[in-house]
Amino acid sequence: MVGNTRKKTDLNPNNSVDCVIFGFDFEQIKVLLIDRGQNLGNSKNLRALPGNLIYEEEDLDEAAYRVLEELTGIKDIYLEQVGAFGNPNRVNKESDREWLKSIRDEPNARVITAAYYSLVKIDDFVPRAHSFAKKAEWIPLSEIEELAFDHFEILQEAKEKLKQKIKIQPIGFNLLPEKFTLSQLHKLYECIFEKPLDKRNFRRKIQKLNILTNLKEKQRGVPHKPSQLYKFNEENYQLLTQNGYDNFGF
Amino acid sequence: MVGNTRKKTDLNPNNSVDCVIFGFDFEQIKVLLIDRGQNLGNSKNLRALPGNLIYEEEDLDEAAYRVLEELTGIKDIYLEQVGAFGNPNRVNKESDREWLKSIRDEPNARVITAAYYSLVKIDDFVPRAHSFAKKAEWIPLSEIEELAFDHFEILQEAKEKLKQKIKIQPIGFNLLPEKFTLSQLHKLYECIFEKPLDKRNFRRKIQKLNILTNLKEKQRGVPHKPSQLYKFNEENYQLLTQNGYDNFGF
DNA sequence: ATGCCAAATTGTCTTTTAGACACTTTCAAA
DNA sequence: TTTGAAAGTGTCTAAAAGACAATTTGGCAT
Repeated sequence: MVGNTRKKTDLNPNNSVDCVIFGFDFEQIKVLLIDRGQNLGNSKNLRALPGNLIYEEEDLDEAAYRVLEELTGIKDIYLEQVGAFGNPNRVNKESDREWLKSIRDEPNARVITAAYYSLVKIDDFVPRAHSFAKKAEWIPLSEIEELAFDHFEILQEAKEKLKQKIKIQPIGFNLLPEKFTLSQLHKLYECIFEKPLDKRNFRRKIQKLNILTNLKEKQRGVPHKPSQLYKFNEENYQLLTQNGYDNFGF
Repeated sequence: MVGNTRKKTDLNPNNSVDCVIFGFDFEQIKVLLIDRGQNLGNSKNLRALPGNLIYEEEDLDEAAYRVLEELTGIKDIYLEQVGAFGNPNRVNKESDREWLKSIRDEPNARVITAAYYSLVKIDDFVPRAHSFAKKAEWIPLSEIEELAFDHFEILQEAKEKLKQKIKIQPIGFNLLPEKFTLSQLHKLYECIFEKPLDKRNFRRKIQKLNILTNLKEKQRGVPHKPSQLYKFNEENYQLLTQNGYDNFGF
């Protein structure tokens, strides 16, 4: 089924997907959030996770990929399910009810959502001429204190799942550009684990895994000793995991 | 809301919960499955995970606890979400369609299910006078090759989640009786990880965690050297996890 | 009573990994 | 040429993982 043959009436009014989109700007982890642009006198203008109802004939993963592509224009994105969230009271804020009235045919339907998180290279995101995307913004994880619906709870779960997952698979590379430095990788792990990691010990361990290829190329234009550039070595990673290796933790 | 005030029309026809109920008989891991008792000429009588539609006003976890209690009579069961499963083609077997026709008001509705796994002490399960429970059976994990709907896929995911979880939390105790031996615990870990673990190394590591209390009591009536009995020490476990300990893996 | 079987219990040595820790190098910009 | 800023690098110690085998203790059969 192709997107543009679908009608709004093919939407399943009771089930949605919501996506926590993580990005990394070499300083901190950020999340792509939707500014609903509400101007309600009494309540805050809370941001929301991008998400949407799913189509009747659509698989959950498919729906998540669709939402992500509609928003970011990126295909082949790293995606992982967080879980199902279906508290009947997940819509309990006035601003959420208002928002649903403006976008949904059945704003009062109980919605159960399948939450996903995805990892994107922050530079790949170019806002598209899509009604949502224009209002999408990267917000530092550390600054997010409240979100629409139960999205804050979903975000917490997504963070936890990411932490766990990166201990058994080096998925962090999805957050970095093709070429990156060890310091950038180091900083990324510190951000994900939310704790400092010893520089030398980190480098020793990550190098030992043999999943990095030194590109014999240096960073340029930095006002200090330039760093070596590396890329992720997919083949060695496959070899490593075939033997059931599962300790990428730090 | 109390169960018996609910009407069948309060059910959400599009969303269900399904539960992978794990048990351990000191020999192997078993799963509690429903025998749908179908007598179809051409297709196999596939077993299914216990599950049901959820009520409109019911939280997902609540629904899972309800299904578990209806089936096993056990409250306070260990429960963990596996995820949402919603492939539109998850009902693609003739036997599944027949079964739905016999139990559902809207047998053709697309259903998205929230899957859970739970860990129970196998002796706590006493089949109840419930339409489902009479046909519930413990089936060894190793013998399960095919299930109704997408339940086999759910089972695989549940196994994986269990393996991961037990590496960071000693949830295995939920599968053992109050009093157990180190050999039983050892066997349990071997069954979950599906690989042999060195006896001496296992005992050394688990003892070092300090979450076992030696009951100074011996196994009786066994035709060999009787084993010491232990119980899980909840307080020490709390102390341990407060410091962010997360390596119960083997 | 004796011997046998079956599983429980126990310790050491080696290798690997984790963790702590500080100085030198290299480039750009002033 | 000096300075600032981050890159890069090695060793020692402690802890954990992994391999490995003999002894103990009860029930049961003879």
